[in-house]
Amino acid sequence: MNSFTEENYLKSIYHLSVIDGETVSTNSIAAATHTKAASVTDMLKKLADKKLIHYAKYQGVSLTDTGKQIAIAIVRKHRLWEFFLVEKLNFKWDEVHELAEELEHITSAELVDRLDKFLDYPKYDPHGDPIPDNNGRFKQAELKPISALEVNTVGIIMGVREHAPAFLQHLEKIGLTIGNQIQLTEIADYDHSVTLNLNNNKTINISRDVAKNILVSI
Amino acid sequence: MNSFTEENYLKSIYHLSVIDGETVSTNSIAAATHTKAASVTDMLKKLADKKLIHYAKYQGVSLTDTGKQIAIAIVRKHRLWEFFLVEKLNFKWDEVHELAEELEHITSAELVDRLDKFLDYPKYDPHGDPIPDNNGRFKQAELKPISALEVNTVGIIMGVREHAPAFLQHLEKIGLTIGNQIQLTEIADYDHSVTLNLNNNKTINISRDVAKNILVSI
DNA sequence: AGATAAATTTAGATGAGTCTAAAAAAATGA
DNA sequence: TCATTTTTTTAGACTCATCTAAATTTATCT
Ligand SMILES: [Mn+2]
Ligand SMILES: [Mn+2]
Ligand SMILES: [Mn+2]
Ligand SMILES: [Mn+2]
Repeated sequence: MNSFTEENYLKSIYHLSVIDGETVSTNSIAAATHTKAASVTDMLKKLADKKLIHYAKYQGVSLTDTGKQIAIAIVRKHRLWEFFLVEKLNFKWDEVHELAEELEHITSAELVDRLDKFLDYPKYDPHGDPIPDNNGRFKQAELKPISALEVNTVGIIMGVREHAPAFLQHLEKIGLTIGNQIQLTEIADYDHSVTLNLNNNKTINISRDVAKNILVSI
Repeated sequence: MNSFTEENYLKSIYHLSVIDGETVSTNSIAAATHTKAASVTDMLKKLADKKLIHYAKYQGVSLTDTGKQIAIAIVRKHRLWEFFLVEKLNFKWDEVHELAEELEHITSAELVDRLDKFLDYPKYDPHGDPIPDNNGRFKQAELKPISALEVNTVGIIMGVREHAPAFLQHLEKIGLTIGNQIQLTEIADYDHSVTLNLNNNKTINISRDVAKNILVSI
């Protein structure tokens, strides 16, 4: 079995490898796990001994098949628990991430599969992220950040790139939650801020920074 | 905050104090936590520093009000999660204890209270143990082990004293589960084994050891 | 009471995970 | 290219929870 700590490293390496490509750096792992590079190096040796990562000094790391499988199982648990918390316990989407950080380490695979069934096999978590099935399979819908859209494009909000509670609360407040349709009507030359028409005929303006972190299907 | 380990010590001290009386011994804690007496002594010093237990060398320990409150909160979580696992995820009563040992350490009080509400404020867990409310209050029903009944007494099974899966599976198999009515018809002089009439008119014989661990209301 | 046994604590060691400071390797760029 | 900066690893130390072995205290029994 792997400790919480080992699981968190594997999960971080997995998430980083999705963003940064196959191999990830010691420093990026340190940032993601809120530790120091020296601590990461120690852990990388251990994970390499366990054959959960490919690691050669100074060359960065990547997950082995086993490592990746474990990481995805943790992501599955994280997202299923988030779904449970929102759908069954009525938490808001900005309240569940920290709780899921704990719940994702509950070990029983049987529990996860039964939870999955109880929830009726949800495909996406409250933030629009795909929930892997019990074989670790999932498909990431093809989404674009609002910042990449051209003027007049219509899209439906399907996910977010940033999960910080403050960001999610902000989106809630301005009405940009998952499932909502938006039309991009203007991109300001000056600061690249973006004007959107909402379904309810309201018009809002959001900064490029916010626009980068909202994902839509078109 | 307290570590998992500290929480488990507090919980063990609480359970032991219910059985053995107010103050409990180093050795009994060692047995309950599957550690050695020397390790227990180390932890007792730490818990005493945190004012969670009353501790004087060689004199045994008891929980402070704070310590007891924390212990009961953990028991509340344990039993609510067990109820959830059985009622919502369809686990059997012999499968949930180990899972609850992990889930009881999830920290959020908000989560527990919402879970309680979601489950419609259950009063007893799948083994008949009372579930403390969010103020730590609960009442233990007045129950007797079958081994303490006189011949011809009728009782309803309300709980068990032993939680080992093998024991619970055995009870399931012979039809002695919670809610069932029994009538004690005979106590054997030789080995104190006990004959019971069940609701379905079947007659079964159980050993004194089994009888001691089944609790009934009369 | 005094001897022996049992329970408990202390002493010293270990492994996991972390840190800071220093050394080594790799990347950058004039 | 080679000096400087950045990244990564090593060295050594610390905390937490655990252990074994030895010392100490308390309990028991004749
Ligand atoms: Mn999350
Ligand atoms: Mn999520
Ligand atoms: Mn239990
Ligand atoms: Mn129980």
